[in-house]
Formats: sequence, structure tokens, C-alpha cells
Amino acid sequence: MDQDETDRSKEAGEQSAVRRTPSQRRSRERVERMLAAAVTLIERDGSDAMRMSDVAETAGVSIGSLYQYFPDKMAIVRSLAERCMIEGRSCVETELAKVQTCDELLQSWSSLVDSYYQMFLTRPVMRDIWCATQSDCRLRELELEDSRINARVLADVMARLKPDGERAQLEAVAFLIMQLCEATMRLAVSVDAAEGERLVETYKRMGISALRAALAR
Amino acid sequence: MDQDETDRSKEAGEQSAVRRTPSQRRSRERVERMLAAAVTLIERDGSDAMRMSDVAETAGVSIGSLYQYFPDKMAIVRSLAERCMIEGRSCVETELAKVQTCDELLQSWSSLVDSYYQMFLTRPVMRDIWCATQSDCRLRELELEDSRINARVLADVMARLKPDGERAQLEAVAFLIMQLCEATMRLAVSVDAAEGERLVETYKRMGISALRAALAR
DNA sequence: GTGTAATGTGAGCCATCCTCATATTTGTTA
DNA sequence: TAACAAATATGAGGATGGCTCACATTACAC
Repeated sequence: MDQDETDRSKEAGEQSAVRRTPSQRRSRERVERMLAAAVTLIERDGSDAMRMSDVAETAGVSIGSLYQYFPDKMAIVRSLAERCMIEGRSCVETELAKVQTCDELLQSWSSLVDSYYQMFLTRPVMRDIWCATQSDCRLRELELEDSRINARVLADVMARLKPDGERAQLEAVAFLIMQLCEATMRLAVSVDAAEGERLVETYKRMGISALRAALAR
Repeated sequence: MDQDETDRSKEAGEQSAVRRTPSQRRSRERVERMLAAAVTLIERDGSDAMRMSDVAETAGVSIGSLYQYFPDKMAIVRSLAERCMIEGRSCVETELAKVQTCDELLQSWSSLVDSYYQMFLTRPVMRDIWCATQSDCRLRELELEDSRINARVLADVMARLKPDGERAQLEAVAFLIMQLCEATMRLAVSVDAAEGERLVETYKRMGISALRAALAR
């Protein structure tokens, strides 16, 4: 069984945020408690300062239990990050699905950026996770993959609006826009609120003109 | 003396990459050896995997000597980062000093981006340092300050080309362009060469249109 | 040459991640 | 319900690596 997990994680590259899949309700609840404890601690001190022993204590489980489900410390952060990404992708898909015109696209995109920024402001844990992303190879890959998926969704819409556009080109623009969005968020939450807001506005203007340019004749 | 250092670092926020300033030639050379050793090890395994004991051994000094000059492991990375930033700022200043027209600005900026990208490709240590930036508060501040300085230089040129432009607005654009440049580099070196190059191109196009828009009537 | 300040050393302290042998709980079958 | 296997839980302690500190050595000033 353990063997099984290891193999799967090796080939799939994904999964493996958990080492053993919790099948009974008891263990599923405990895993939730562990993740919740991690959020609490990360919001208080940051993920670097978070100690595994504290996570265990806060969650009311033993160190051993923690390691039953998470192969290492970073796996906890990855797990939280994955949830954020899934949530984010769902927002992007929902918002972009209804787009019919270029103006609507710019509008939808702009509002996505706004709500994303709000998420960063209201959920401090996100900022930490997105920083941790940079120092963890696996997490970086996850984020890249996430951006690629979102970029594909955006490129789909763009392709609908400009059927003769070169697909690779559209996707490159969309991918960069997505990644620069992450970068802008990381930046905006590092400076004071007023400057942060202005940066997000500036980014939106850049993105809009990039989208316009990519969709133009 | 030690007291002095501590105080200065506390108030200045800067400096303090070194704990004790090497005044004799012998110690200055040793510090250089330590930094060189760190570069070697970071290029091989990354700064996370770099062990202080290895740095000491590679540099041919004792652990204690290392800690005479660097208060902690991150201080070494910070020290390397500062050197890169100083070098980068000098490039930016030199290149932008000769700009007289809008077209020349776009040309100079574009060539700066290109050479910066080349630096990332040819000096793997830079990628690692720029990643470490994200997880270190002090280093993040250094990078922000670096971007601000470069943004001011760029905004100066923009102001020359558009004397009636609102300064704060120009600087916001310039600052974001600088930061997104960092982000694009980090991204471009994380993907394969072909995609990396296309991303840099896309970024340049976005930057150019942002600069054009900011300078337009 | 003598004294002082600067510099160098490395054994070992300590925090923290993570393992593993063992104990407990749950679900299943007869 | 008893008996058994599979799943789950535990925490002492091994391993690693950052960092300290008491002491040794070297450079420099007079």
C-alpha cells in the first residue's frame, strides 16, 4: 500500500501531497485539522517559522500522525497551495465562460484581477504560500501548470474572438499575463495599500493593452 | 566595534551583510574566498542545499571565520545579491543616460532586457539568488529598493521626454515594469529555452506598449 | 619587545525535521 | 461477540545542519 502510493507519486508527479490516503472518516477529519492548524500557524508566523511539532500540537495529533499523511513539511504548504489553485481556476473558468465580445473579455479579466487581489488581502496565508512557491521546485511546477491551464482557458476565449490568430502566440500572451498577475500580487501585498492598489491598476492597464494588441486585426 | 556594527545595521537597515568589517588585506581576501565558494556551491546544488560547513571547507577557512563576517547563512546570499544589484543599476544608468528620444528609450530598454536575460542564462547563481529573495524579508526589501532606484532612473528619462507627465504616475509604471522584468526572468529561466525566449519577447512587447502609453500625449 | 586589537579555530550546543518500532482503534468475518 | 487483519496513532530519539563561544594565533603600533 505504501509501496503503491510511492509508485504512483513517482510516475504521476502529482498527488503525493499525502503519503497515505485517509480512508476512514476519523483520519479524514484529522487531516483537515492538520491543514487548519497549518493555516493558523502560517498566518501567525509564516511557513518558514512554522514547526512541525507545533502543527501537530495545534491539530491535537502526534508528530507521527502528521508524517503519516504528509511526507515532509513542504507537502503541507503544497497541499494548501493546490486548494487555492483549484479554487482560482474555478473562478477563472466561471468568469470567462460568459464572455462574448472583446469588451466583455477586458471587463471580466479586470474583475478577476480585482477579486484575486482582494483574496490576497483578506487571506494572509496566500501571500506566504505564494512566496514559498519560489523556493520549492515541485510547487513552482504546480504554479506553472496552474498558469498554463488558466492561460489555455483565456486563450480559448481569445481564439473565439480572433479565429485567425496564431494559437501559440495567443497562449504565450495569456501565459505571461497570468504569471505577471501572480508577480503583481506578490508585489502589491509587499508595499503599502495605496501603492499596492496603484500597482494593480497599472498592471490591469498593461494587461488590457496586451490583450487588445493580441486581439487586434 | 561589534557594538558599532550592530547599531549601524539596526538604524540603517542596510549594510550588515557583514558582521565584522575586514580591514586587513588577509581578511578581505578570505571574505572574497568565502563568497566565491558560496557561488560555486549554489551553482551546484542551490542555496537551500548549501551547507555552511561546506562553504567554509571550500573556501579553506573554519566555520568560525565564516561567522565572523556573515551573521547567518542568508547574509551570504544577500551579499551576493547586493553585488548583482549594484552591477545591474550601473548598466541601467549607463544605458539610459544616452537616451534622447522616445524611440531611443524603447531601443535602450529593449536591449537592457536582452542583456539582463543573458545574464540569467550565463550565471545560474542569479536564478537561485532571485528565488531566495522571495523567502527572505530583508532581501525582498533590497530588491524592492533596487527596483525603485531603477524605476526612478527610468522615470527621469520618461519625464525628460514628457515634461508635463505626472511624476507619480510615471514612476508607478516604471516600477511595475522593473518588477515584472524580474518576474519574467524568473519565469523564463524556469521553462525551456524556446519558451523562455518567447516569453521575454512577449514581455518586451508589453513593456514597450506600456511605455508608449505612458509617454503618449 | 611588549601590548592590544584584529583575526582565526572547531568542538559541541541546540533546534528542528523526520523515522520507526510499537500501541491502539476500526472494520470484517465467522 | 470473539478473533483477526488492516488502518491508524504515538512519541522517543536519530540525523542533520545552523550557529556559538572560549580560546589560540596573527598583525600592527609604539
